[in-house]
Amino acid sequence: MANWKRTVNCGVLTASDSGSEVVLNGWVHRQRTFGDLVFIDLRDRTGLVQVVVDAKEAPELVTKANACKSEFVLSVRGAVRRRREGTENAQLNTGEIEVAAADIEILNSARNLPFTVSDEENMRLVDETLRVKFRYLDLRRPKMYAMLELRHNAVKRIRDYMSNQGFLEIETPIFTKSTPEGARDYLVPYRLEPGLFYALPQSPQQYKQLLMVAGCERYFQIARCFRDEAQRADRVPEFTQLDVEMSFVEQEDVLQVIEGMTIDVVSALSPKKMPTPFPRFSYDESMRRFGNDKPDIRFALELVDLSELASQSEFSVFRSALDAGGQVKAVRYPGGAALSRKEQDELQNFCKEFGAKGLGTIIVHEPTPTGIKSAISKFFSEEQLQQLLNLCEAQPNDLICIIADPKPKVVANVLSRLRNEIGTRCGFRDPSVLAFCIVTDFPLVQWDEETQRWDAEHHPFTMPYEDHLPYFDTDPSKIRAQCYDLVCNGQESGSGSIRVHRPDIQSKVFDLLGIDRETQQQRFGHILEAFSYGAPPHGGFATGIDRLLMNLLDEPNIREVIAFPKMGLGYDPMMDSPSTVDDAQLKELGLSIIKKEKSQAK
RNA sequence: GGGGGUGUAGCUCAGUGGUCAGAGUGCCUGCCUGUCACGCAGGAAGCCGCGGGUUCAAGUCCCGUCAUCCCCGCCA
Repeated sequence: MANWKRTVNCGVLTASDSGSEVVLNGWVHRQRTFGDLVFIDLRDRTGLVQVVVDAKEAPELVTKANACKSEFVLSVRGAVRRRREGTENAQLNTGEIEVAAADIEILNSARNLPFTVSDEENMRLVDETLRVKFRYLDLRRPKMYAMLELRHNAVKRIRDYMSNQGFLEIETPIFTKSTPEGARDYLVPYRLEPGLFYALPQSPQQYKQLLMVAGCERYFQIARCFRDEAQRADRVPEFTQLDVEMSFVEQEDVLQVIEGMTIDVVSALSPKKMPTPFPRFSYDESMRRFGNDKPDIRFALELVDLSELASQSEFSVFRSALDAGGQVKAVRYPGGAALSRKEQDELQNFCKEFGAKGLGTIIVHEPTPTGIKSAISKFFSEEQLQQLLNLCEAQPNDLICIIADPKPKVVANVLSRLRNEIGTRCGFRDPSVLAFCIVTDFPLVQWDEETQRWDAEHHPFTMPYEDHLPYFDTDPSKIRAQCYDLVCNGQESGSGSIRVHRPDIQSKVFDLLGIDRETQQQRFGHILEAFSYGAPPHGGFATGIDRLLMNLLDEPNIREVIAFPKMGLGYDPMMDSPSTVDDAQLKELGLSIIKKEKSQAK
């Protein structure tokens, strides 16, 4: 074939192309042969088109067409024509037409693949490690092309939006300095001075603040971040975020950018419903109403505080929890009255998994003291029971789930998990809705029981509210920070803060965190010095691109939205990394390997 | 670090301690001119994850181990 280069893509041909001569390049998606009549579904990134070889039209091509097996790479020259009446395929974009081959060149053959790319139903079940090992084949699936395209469009839309808002995209280093706070660092040994290490950035946090000192005023970056922590379905060690920082702004200015960008990108790329403006909750309000700082607000079922009522009851479990400074709170489970004894036990175990000592339940047939069934009702007067049912807004067939614990944190954690579980079971977590909200006013610090010290809730450069400065000396747990999260459907999707730019406040924060002068200099000397040369008031945020894509695609597994993901434990079965290196390389780096005891035993 | 699930043909999965090495699909061969999950016929294909143990007998039961997924912890 003289000229095999494509003139047009497979997936874009329509009836209006009928009569035109085309050259197509692509892969054999499927072949159907009748011996003297061969159909080849030719696939490229844009889609499929049916190629026909008919012995009555092109007898010289029949043998070659029959030899074109799955995933062979072809160039096909031919004429676009309408399909015969009655043979159109409405399920195919190109189903009205076909390409009558005039010439076929097999550009490359292909061995049998480890899985069948063209069988989408089966591909959904194929072992994920195998798919990732052969990711370059997995990515041939139309579903994966669609993911890559959406991801491209999302990132492009973000870049355009940020650029239009006057932000500059600026790259920051991948080799940076280890900071012991936060997640575990990935380390890179420094060849010229054994013992020294770079770290891969957990985020470009310090660089973007330095860019503010530099006067860049509005920075953004589609930034790769690295955290050496255990994986989850929505967490990988290497991920991408939109990183943003702005000067001469207050919290509200940053939130406007977050919300504006999110609305712009999501509404352009997704048909999902997205209530706007995004509701706002303070951290305290979110904890009180939903039990966590990332509420799924697609459904109500808010937590009900029964502490006061419970304090008047005779139930010792409730009383002792309250006497120890705890809480008694409840959540409704619509339809939960129908649960079997076994299912109730399972619900109880669900709660215990998150630290609850037990689960109190009230089966509501009718929301009256006589219309309920519960092991704890005997500890309450009729009046109190009615009051409880009223507080919970109990409906017939509800199961009222009550958690009591000396630690309000446990009550909140268990009930928020339970609330989400109930939302799932009741079908309240509508996948066609993206319910964003913004949570503000986080605590500046949290008491760490293990280390017996105050830990930064966000990071050490987070600006407390100025009128909370007195709490530094009285009750640091009361200090609220100018710190905010973007939440979507019950999942954290981004966070940020206004930063400290005043040395006096920065010192107070460091003192509170127990970071002494020497440590300050050692870890943060460079940024503190920078701040001394005229740092503007500034703040910013970062949002996860991968999680945004998960939400747009209804994909619970983060690896599905990443071209080349790593499996659990950071293993990449495709490249077979991490891997050993030559002794010479180790020697050059001044490293020697201490084998784990496990492998020594072998 | 802890808990749970899974591991049998290339892929997806069945499989009561005893004709048990199975199905669908893919692959190979042959036939087939309007298919599009084409059809029909035939065929090849397995360390039943790995190592121990119990038993007359183990894919099946027990112990260990490895891999993988999900969850708890962890992730400023």
